[in-house]
Amino acid sequence: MTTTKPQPLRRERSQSTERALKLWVVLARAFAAVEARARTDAARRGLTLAELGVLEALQHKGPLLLGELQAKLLVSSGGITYLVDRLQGRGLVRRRRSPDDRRACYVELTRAGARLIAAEFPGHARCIEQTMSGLGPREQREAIQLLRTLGLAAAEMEPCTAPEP
Amino acid sequence: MTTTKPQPLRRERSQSTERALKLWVVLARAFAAVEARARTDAARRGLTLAELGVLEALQHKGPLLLGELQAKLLVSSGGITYLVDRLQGRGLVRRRRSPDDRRACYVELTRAGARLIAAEFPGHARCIEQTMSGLGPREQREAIQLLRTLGLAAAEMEPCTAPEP
DNA sequence: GGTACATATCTCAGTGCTGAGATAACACGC
DNA sequence: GCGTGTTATCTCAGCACTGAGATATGTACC
Repeated sequence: MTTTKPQPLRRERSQSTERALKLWVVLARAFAAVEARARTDAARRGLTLAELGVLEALQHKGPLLLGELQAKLLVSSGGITYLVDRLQGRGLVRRRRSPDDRRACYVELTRAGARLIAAEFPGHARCIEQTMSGLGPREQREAIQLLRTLGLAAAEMEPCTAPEP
Repeated sequence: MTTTKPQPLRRERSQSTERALKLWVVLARAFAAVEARARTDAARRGLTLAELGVLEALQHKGPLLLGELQAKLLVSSGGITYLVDRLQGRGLVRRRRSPDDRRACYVELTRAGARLIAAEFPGHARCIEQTMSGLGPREQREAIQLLRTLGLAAAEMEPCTAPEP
């Protein structure tokens, strides 16, 4: 049995609020630390993280609609246009109008893009692996499960209740 | 020199690499989902997340050096100057030159700033609490522990080893 | 005291992105 | 066909920063 002391009455924030705020802080810090290392590694390969994400998605899935890429990378509609424009400008991807829907547009790797991502992604993946090595395999699996649950729940919530009109 | 090693040549990525990449993806997605809700809530209160962070830090800790704020909020030196400039422009904080070190500069809440953060933070904290409610108390404690370990380990690592010439 | 380096903040050009709106194309019922 | 609404992409002004360098001040060692 755990010795539960009588709760102090003058708590400014409830225990559960403190816990949630703490989780938010460590989530943000962990993300920032991992992201910084990943970004540095991507930059050494001449890419931003988002660009690397586009190329990896196309390598892994084949041609994708702009909208599919957008959902996968969590950027805005303007953002995905901008990203693909830049990669296209460097000759790494090309657009191809969909034959079924003339609004839609597939993006696919050029030969140069395929060569680049094949050459660079394995090294980047090793960087990520090293970055995550602070947790053991079992802990990593636990973290994946917890973060997936948290992320899905948060993504499906309504925005926080607005102050009543 | 191209001798085929007795390695399973067709294994594209090791299990541990896959696990690390998966963790990176769910970390990024969880962060994005939580951050989006927090940002929306902060915006409804007329603040960015970084601004809210500055005010909360000053409320919690009292006057802080610009450099201390910078470390706490994980922004660049230019970023903290920009942030404090904007809050100062709105009359929510003020600068006060340190008496001991004429390079250094304390930032403190004005009365208006103190009033604003006291009025807005509790509601924001409730938003965070709701956002995290996809995990139960026990899961939240586990997540905090795992993310703290991961974040500290990643923050202390050297950048990923550059390709040797 | 002087020289060298370290530290705290500021400046500013540049960047990657957002988000609101525009445009064009599709889909459905009439 | 015609309206009404939805969807996919693009445009663009604007924003919240970054990061390299500048400036000013502090510290250490001769």
